[in-house]
Amino acid sequence: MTEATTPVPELSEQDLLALRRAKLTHLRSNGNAYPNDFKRDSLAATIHQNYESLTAEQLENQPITVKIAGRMMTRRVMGKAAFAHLQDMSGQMQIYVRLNEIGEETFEQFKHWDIGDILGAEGHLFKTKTGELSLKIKELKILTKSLRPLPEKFHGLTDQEVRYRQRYVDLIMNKETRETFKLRSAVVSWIRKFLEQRDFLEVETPMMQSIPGGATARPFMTHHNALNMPLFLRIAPELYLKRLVVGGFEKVFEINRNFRNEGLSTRHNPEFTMLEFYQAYADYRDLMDITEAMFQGLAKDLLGTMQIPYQGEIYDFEKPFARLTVVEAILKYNSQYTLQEVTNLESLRNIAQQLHIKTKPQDGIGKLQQEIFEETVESRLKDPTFIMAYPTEISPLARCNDLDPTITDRFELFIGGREIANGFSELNDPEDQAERFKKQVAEKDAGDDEAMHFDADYICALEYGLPPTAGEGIGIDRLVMLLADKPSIKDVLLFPQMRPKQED
RNA sequence: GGGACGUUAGCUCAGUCGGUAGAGCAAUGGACUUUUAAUCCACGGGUCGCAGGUUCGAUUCCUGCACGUCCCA
Repeated sequence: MTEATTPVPELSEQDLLALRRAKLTHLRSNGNAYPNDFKRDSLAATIHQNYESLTAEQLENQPITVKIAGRMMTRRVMGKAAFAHLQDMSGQMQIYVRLNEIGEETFEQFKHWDIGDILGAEGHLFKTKTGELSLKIKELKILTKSLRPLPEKFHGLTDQEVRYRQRYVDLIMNKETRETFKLRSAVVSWIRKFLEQRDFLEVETPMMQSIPGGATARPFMTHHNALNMPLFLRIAPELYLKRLVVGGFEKVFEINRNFRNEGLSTRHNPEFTMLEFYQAYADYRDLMDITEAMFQGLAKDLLGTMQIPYQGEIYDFEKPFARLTVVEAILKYNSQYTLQEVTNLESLRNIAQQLHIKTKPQDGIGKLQQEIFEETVESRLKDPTFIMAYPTEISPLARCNDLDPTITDRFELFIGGREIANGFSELNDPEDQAERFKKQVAEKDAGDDEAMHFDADYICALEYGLPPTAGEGIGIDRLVMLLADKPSIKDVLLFPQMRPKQED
């Protein structure tokens, strides 16, 4: 792009932006306005770590020279000297700029640089009279001109919508946002190590699937041109991961995105990150043990406490996680019901009616228990609690309980009233699985567009033999919400899905 | 999908019982060589979310729409 083709600033940009463009034009006229030849040798946080303890005298007697770079966040000019803070990926460093150190010309330029500009700075460390470790500047240059003004320094950026839509500004302005996403990264990294230490193999399975499976949800549809076929963005990796267990990868996991075509809420984003892991020769009880160890380890190593604060409450990760069946949980939180009442179809229907739960005539005991559980128990499960024994009719991929085929060897983990993990002993009987797929297809034909497809290749894989296996999914976003004490899933997604702003 | 609330300067917010709006910060000019929400002086900046309606006149009242936040399904 040459000067001649550079569009003239529009009238609407006449004030702040235009002024800064003029400054940029001035920089261009003095050489390369976007130099990339400045090499820093230190980060702000490292400098603080290494030299914070030195006294003013020590720093004066044995000068330490460093080169840093970062975005100018504040500036205080006092005639012929100035202080400013530069922010890099590690933190902030105060610089002290004196006219007689850097010369009149550079000092004059510096005064016209803006908050938000990215600077390279070299000098030696000293302590101000208030004791702040700072950098007395010998060399100072602008590396990148910022054309847009940053939000105000004191209140920062608080508008939630702008924080989500322009996450880069949020990240510049809000340390808490940076900390949240560093924590998210640490959580994923920690889980990866946790599983690798237990001999799990990380794999990547298709995000684009011709038959979306592994969950009951509406998929996104797309189209492959060369193959001229429809493809679905995956709603879960489950069926592919179990194919890998058939193939002999007996412990596998995947941390990746799932896509579900549903509404947005504080707990739902159309794409979200899921951990799924599968272990052969294990059952759902083994998974609960692993899950408990994982969550306790995360709390201890990343937060340094087993008492997890969340939105004003405290959840206790220290004591062994409670384990209750759906029926036990209903009875525990509803002392007015008896075991007979919650295991009898007629009385379950009455209870559901009292609770104003919408039921269908074909709903069985398990389904009704599930509804009553969700209505009366779920939101009250604050400390980590495993709920076991889910009805077979809502668990089409889980293994039936040996003693009671109406329930499955499945659990969900609830923390703070929310489901955060779901695991079960896998159904590895290909004939049973084929029957359950058929039931799902019938429900799909009856109008349930979340019901599953019949996946013939998956049945074929099971026919080769899936060893007895247990598998689990953990929603990473919801886990990070919990650990980072964030009320909305948007707070833990760098770029949450937003409705486009109307163009007029 | 339903309800409540919000949308005013680049940012954070006041305000107008209907007469086209203010502050702080940021910016601009000046003073100031250890400040840190620096201080002091001067000064510019707005289709008050969008579109209709009522009115002599709407940023304000009414209706619809858009986007967002929260709650409910």
